[in-house]
Amino acid sequence: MMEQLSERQQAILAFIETFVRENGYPPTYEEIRVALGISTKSLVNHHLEALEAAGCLSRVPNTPRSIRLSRPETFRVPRLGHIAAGLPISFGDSDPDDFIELTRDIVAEQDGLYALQVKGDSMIDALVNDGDVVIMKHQTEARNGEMVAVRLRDRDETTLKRFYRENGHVRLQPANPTMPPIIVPPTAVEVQGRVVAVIRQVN
Amino acid sequence: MMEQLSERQQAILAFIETFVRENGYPPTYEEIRVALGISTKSLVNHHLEALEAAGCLSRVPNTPRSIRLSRPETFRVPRLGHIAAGLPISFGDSDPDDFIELTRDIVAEQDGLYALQVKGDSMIDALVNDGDVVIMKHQTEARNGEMVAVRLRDRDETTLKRFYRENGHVRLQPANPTMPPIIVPPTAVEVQGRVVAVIRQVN
DNA sequence: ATTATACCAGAACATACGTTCTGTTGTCAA
DNA sequence: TTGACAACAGAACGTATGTTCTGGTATAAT
Repeated sequence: MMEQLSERQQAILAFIETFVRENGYPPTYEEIRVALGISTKSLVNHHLEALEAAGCLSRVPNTPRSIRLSRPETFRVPRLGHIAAGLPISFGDSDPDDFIELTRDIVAEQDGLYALQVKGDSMIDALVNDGDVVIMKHQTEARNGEMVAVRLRDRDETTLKRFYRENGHVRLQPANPTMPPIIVPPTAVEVQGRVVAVIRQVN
Repeated sequence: MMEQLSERQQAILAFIETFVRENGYPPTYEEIRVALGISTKSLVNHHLEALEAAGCLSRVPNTPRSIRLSRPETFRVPRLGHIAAGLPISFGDSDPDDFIELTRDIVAEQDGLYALQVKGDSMIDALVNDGDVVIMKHQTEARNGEMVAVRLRDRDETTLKRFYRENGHVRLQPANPTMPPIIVPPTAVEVQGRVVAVIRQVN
């Protein structure tokens, strides 16, 4: 079932990927055959069976050009709300139909992601400005060095910082290397999620 | 030729768009027919003809599922080099096969774009950090308020700033509102391109 | 009334394309 | 050798699907 892909099969996979990108629709078996110099369609079908069994693609029986790559070129993450200074992350005003479409060139993983709109200038020390979109992955724990959204309990304030747990306290390091870190006890911080990417549309 | 689209035709266009996104391949005429409650395929063909004439999509004759929307979901911009402090933009080390794939959710326009990798911390006042990717549009003139890459001739240095031409001089305003502007004579600056978006991949 | 145009309906046709069947070749292990 | 197995070759088949043809209906302009 989960066998290694042969060279031919990887070549087929690569061809399908570029074909879809260039044409907007998947190739036929014949087109795959010609492109790879395979002698006959039945052999193409044979390889596609293997690729389908390996979970690399899916097909619809008796349906022309129905090859679908399992790893899609783009995916959508929901805009769940906004993040601003002095406030916890707000999920209230989220429109369930409001998505932002991304490619793997922007973020590698694609599960458990959501987007937040930044309001105000309060994230300047994270090099994040008013209007920027932050792509987040939900998690409540942070590993050292991760860029996370943390809530500081005593100030009731949410910020984006790099997280370091070191001998008894937590150091929150601004992304801007010219700014000093914040040192707090572990009980004072609450991790809300990890920052995966920041997108700024100018003008 | 360039007529207004009827409601039916807009609905067909919208259906094709979501169908492609959900299935990875375009619909057949029959699938369009069923989805929109149209009585017959020939009518679908009729509408597709109109949409094709209007430039909204293209088809390949006698080819199943070959509808292609003219406005693609994703497009690629070349990585042309990098940008660093104290240096003009370097295009030298560009690999012609190195692209970054974007969606319209990231940048609206898609012509004349290129991407630059930022090296070093010198763009901090533009809220741009080491490793960030800047999406640029090539232009040598700037309108007021635009975020541009400018070369300061006397310092032989390239930076990202908002551009304002005001009574005899040029004001270059950092994106970071806590930083002061630079005031220089118009002859001292050379516009290299406009910043369209900034993308930061964290970790 | 006539013409034009957009939209609708149904059916027949030609073919692009996935599927399946039979057989060949090469390699590697027992 | 034998057997198993993966990759290859060619052809025939069924059908999904784009195409085309003939005709009908509504509205608006002439």
